Parts: sequence; C-alpha cells; structure tokens
Amino acid sequence: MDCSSYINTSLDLNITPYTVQQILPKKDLENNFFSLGITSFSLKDESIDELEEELKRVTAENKKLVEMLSVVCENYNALRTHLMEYMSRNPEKELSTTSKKRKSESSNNNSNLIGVNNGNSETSSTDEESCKKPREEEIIKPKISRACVRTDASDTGLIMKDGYHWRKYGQKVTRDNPCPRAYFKCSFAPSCPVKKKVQRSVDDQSMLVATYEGEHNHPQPAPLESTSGSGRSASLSSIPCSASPSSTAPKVVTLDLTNSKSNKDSKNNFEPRKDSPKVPKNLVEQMATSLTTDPNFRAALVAAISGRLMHNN
DNA sequence: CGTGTTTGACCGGCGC
DNA sequence: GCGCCGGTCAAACACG
Repeated sequence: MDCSSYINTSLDLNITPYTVQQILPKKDLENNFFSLGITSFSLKDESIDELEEELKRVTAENKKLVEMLSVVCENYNALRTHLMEYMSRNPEKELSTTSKKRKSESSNNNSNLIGVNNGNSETSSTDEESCKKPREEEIIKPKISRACVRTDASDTGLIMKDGYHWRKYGQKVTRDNPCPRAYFKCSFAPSCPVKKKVQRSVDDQSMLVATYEGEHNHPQPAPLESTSGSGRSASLSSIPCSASPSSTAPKVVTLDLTNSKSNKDSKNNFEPRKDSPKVPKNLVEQMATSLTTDPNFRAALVAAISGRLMHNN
C-alpha cells in the first residue's frame, strides 16, 4: 500500500443549495431521490433537525474513519521501510529462503496478488484442465489472490466467510507454520475451479491468511450464515477494509474483524463486493456502493439535501 | 438420509 | 533414487 498515492476517501457532504440546484434541475433532483429508494419525504422541522443531527454524526464517523485509515497507512509505510532496510541488509538470506520455496510457491509470489477476490473474469480454466494439464497451467496460470482477516484471538476456527460457499476437503500442518492449513473448494466445483487455503499467520495468530486460486465462474450466492455450521467464522463480505494500491508490493487486503458490532449492524446493507483488483479506484467504488446501499446513509443524505433546499426556500 | 467435516493415506514435485 | 513436503483423496464420522 503506497500511501503516497493514497486518495482522500472523505465524503464531502457539505452540500450547499446553490451547488445542488446548479448541477441538477429540481425535477432531476427528485428523480435522484427516487433512485436512492426514497419515494416520499416529509419536511417537518423536527425531522429535519433530527436528520441534520444524523448527518453530523455520519460526517463525524466519516472523519474518524479517514483518520484511522491514515494511521494504518503510516504504520504500513513504517513497516515497509523497515522491511526494505532489512532486505537490503540481508539479501542472501532472503534469496536462500525463497529458493527453498517450492516452484508453485515462488510462482505465486510472482503472480498478481490482488484484492480479496477476483470475481468473474475471462482467464479462468476448468478444474480438469488445471489439475490434469500442468503444462497448460503454466501458460494460463490461475489467478492467485490473498486476503488477511483479523479475527478474535480466541477464535481457533479456520472459517472465513467471504460470500461464497466453500467445501473443506483437507487440512494439513505445514512445516513453516504450526497452525494447520485448511483447504477449501468452491461448493460449485467442479464447474467452479476456485480453491482457497486458509491458515493463521505465524507472526500474528489472530490473523487469518486466505489464498484464493482461480476465479469464480458463477455469481456470488446469497449470503450464508455460516459455511461450516460452527458459527465461528470471519466474514469478508461487509467489513471495512484497507487495500494496498501499490503496484510493487503484493496487493493484500487486510481486514479487522475484532470489532464486529458495526459489521453486524450493517451486514444486510452491504453488497459483498470484493472482486475488484483495481485499487484504489474500485475501492472507492466499493465504498460508494456500500454507502449508497445503506438506508441510514440515504436517509441522512436526503435529509441534508432537502433541509438545505428548505432553508433556501 | 443427505450434506459437510475430519483425518489418515496417498500422490507427485522438488531438492539433495 | 530417496526423502521431504504440500496438496488431494476418500472412508469414516457428525449433524440436522
């Protein structure tokens, strides 16, 4: 995540009646209200006050989130600087560790590590092809992506909800990590070739690292309560996240799930959209989508605009 | 009974 | 060629 190219995600909600009316004729404005899902609204003074208060609250929350994001960026940059220094000091050590990696692992490192998911794309190959024809796989590499999810430290499960339905087909303790690695296939297999590996981070046991291979060739199923029935799972579908727009560093999405209250509150209001490899533009789109599908945000926005219009009249 | 998980066995790639 | 290791299979098991 290169924060030098970090965009300002704050929302300018300080809409003046002039700008609104200049940009949009009144009829268009009303149509936009309808498109926001508001069919009618009363403009009573008390509700306006209430909604203005709500707007203030949302603005403050937005500001808070922006501050948190900037702190995360700063921490990331500091960490990255340290890593660069360390790597420049110990180049042979780095080489020796990577050379020990198996071929597939090293190819993973070279491949595009994109956001949480790949969504639907044209480069997917069938399961049979990817399994039985390794030479073709060399030509058409399955898209690899990685996602990190912070879970409760007491949570020992390896279930990571990401909107898709997975079937666990194996678990293994690997050499470099005492925590077992779980192997999942998309439940639409074999028609959908996507696989997922989930393992806890060596450094941070509360961090779940999921590696996705391939791309879903089907739309995302309806949100499920749990993929395993255990009830202890981490969800990727509707959580605030930070993404790394850097072109050099692996693009890994890190999510903090330890504070789950807000997730729960907004769970039904978000479309799970994590299939955006282009960051930050798509991140912004994702955030915008999340906001525009949030009824609370819509109400606050409509209230703010209507309130200003009333003041103007 | 259908579906999903667990877990030991097996397979194949890679390094020595 | 051998051993190590990650990935996968499949029978047994659990659960609703």
